[in-house]
Amino acid sequence: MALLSKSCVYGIRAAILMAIKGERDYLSIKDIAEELNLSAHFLTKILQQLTQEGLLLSHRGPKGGVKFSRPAREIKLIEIVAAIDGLELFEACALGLHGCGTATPCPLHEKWAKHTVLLRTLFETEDLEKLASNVGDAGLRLRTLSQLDILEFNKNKKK
Amino acid sequence: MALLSKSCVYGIRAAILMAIKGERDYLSIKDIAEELNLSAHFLTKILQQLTQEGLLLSHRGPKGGVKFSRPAREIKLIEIVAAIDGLELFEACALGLHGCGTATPCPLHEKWAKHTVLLRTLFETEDLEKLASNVGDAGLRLRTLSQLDILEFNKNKKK
DNA sequence: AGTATTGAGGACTCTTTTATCCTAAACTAA
DNA sequence: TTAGTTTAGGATAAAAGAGTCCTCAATACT
Ligand code: SF4
Ligand code: SF4
Repeated sequence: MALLSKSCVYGIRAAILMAIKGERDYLSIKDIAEELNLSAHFLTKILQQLTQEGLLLSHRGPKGGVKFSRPAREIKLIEIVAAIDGLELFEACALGLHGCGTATPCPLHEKWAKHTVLLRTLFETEDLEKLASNVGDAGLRLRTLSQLDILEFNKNKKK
Repeated sequence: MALLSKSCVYGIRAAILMAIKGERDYLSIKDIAEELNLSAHFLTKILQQLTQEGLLLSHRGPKGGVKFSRPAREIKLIEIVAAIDGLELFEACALGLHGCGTATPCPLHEKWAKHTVLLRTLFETEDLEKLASNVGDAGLRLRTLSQLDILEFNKNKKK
């Protein structure tokens, strides 16, 4: 199982791209979707959730689009996750039992609890500006590599 | 999103219970399912996967059931996960991109990679015997608490 | 042999996630 | 005002996950 839902991953990718593109103007969702190679309709739905949570401002019509409601530096990764997938990931127990960690913790409890704290800290620490600058620095990518891209990469590797 | 699929969680719970019950005799899946409050049919399917992977031995007919093919001490949690959910969890990247960590790692790569190693180590370290003995020592539970159980617990807590 | 028990495995249903499509509403610009 | 653009949001479809049900094959016991 994936850690994050696809919606959440798409949302994060879009947010990072938005942080790269700059925070001043509204960016059209269609453009973002094209650049990320995603369905524009689907991405619209996802970003709507971020808008409803107050992370984004949206504007209709020409020159419309979405932009951050706060500086990218202040937006932590966990806020995107919380808006789309919720915080379950950081709160739920490994074995899916309820009422946990209170009276009768399960065998894994102690180690698991430490781990979720680490995970949460990771997501609470990373902000969009930092992630965006990493992408810039290292020429990193946000799009899925297509089969062709991978072939291309392997070819270059062999040289 | 949950870390592990429900099938996987059920498989782990069943495995821990089996380790508690003892490794000598075949245990009937129906009994295990009842004790864990799960659908017997569904659990049968799940344990079949463990049998096919060689983790369990199964035996049909009266006195039949399943038992570990090796001592519980030697069976690590990750083997159960690998048999049911696969190792994707420990190998996949946070942003769901393919061909990662090779030429063009994504923004999160470094921190994320460290984290998956930690997670994997946790699952590789814990064996069924240890988990089972933890349960025994502390009177822990493997069943989901029903609403009634939770009410009961809160009542006791108030006293 | 006959019968009851138990896992194997296929068919099917239900739910959630993922994705697509269409229309409405808000907006810009000419 | 009109035409075109862009988000909002509902309806629908496709795919995957979760769960149920039924039949078959293997086994033990009488
Ligand atoms: S006791 Fe801890 S590890 Fe166990 S189910 Fe509860 S929260 Fe999860
Ligand atoms: S570079 Fe690392 S974090 Fe990024 S998608 Fe690949 S494996 Fe995941």
